[in-house]
Amino acid sequence: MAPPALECLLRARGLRVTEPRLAVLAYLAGTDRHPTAEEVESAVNAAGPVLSRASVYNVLHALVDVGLVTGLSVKDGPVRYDAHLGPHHHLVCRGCGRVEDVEWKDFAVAERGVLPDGRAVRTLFLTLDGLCTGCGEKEEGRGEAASPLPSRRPGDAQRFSTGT
Amino acid sequence: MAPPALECLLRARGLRVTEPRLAVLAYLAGTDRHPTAEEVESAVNAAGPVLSRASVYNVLHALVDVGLVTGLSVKDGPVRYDAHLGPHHHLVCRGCGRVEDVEWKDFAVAERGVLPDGRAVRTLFLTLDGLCTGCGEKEEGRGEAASPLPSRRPGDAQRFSTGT
DNA sequence: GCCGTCGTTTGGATTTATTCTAAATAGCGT
DNA sequence: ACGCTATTTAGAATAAATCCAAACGACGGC
Repeated sequence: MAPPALECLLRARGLRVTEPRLAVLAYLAGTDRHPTAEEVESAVNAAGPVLSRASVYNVLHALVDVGLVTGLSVKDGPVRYDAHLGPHHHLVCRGCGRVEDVEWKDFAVAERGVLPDGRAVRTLFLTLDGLCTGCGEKEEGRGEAASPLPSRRPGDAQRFSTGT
Repeated sequence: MAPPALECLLRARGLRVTEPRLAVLAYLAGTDRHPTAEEVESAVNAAGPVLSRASVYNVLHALVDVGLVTGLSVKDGPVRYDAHLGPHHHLVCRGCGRVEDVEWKDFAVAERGVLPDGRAVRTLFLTLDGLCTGCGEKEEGRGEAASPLPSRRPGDAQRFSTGT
């Protein structure tokens, strides 16, 4: 009975392994739909242990805190969650609102406004997670600086990606 | 009595000129603080005609619809508004939550993770506003396609920038 | 300059998303 | 197995934004 990979993931991040966490993580890992908290709740409850709403949020926050999941706030709707690891970005459909993953390399779209497959991009939004001029000075000279791009570390206070 | 520029802006976009709109637009144009709807409300009401909450939202929505203002949903907080025209992006301070404008050219940060002034960027989020694979097919061949980058046209349903 | 139309504003109630709280429960190291 | 502590739970509470129907006011026409 090999310990399912998800258990290891949780343990490796210092989280206790619990039913709710496994259920939520399994659901998120198995979809590319960028579900909202509500969708996570009903999906998980439909085929499982029945979690309270608060638990869904607790679990999602915990997972985001340790970097197993990212939260993205899209348009005017509720926050959506994404268990995809690795660098990628998002295309929000102007038509149906669906969120599509965009591979990192497609970043070059910035200079052209057209996706590799020819689809047009009307606008793009870039948001950086860093320190503003004021706060930057305070932290000056610490070991923290200049870690490269997409990564997240346990203990970060920031739970959600920032949006444009 | 030259008609203040803001009036013209509104008229040019097909909006009636009203007190509330002038007040909100004036406030937004005069700050780089990316205020929330609530901040707009109190700021405008402090020195002016006293708008109802609903009006603040109405006005903000109207302005966003015609492209005079953009809304950005940041982290887990409420939506913030920005009357800056022209292409730029945002840096959300991990320390104080302040939102700083980042010039378009600094986009090159993507490849390096460091701002021109040396500050590190921990993570960056890119969100595209376009059509997903499904919806893209439906609109195939229309005149709509491939308009270049940052622009917004009246009548767009999308009011808010999308967030990562 | 006055009028009518239709877009806009208003206050208050309402919905939606998320957080809080305190008590019950369950991991997991020993 | 035991105990310490993290986690879950239900429901109430808060925050943000929207909805509604009535009153108002901008502005084009006369």
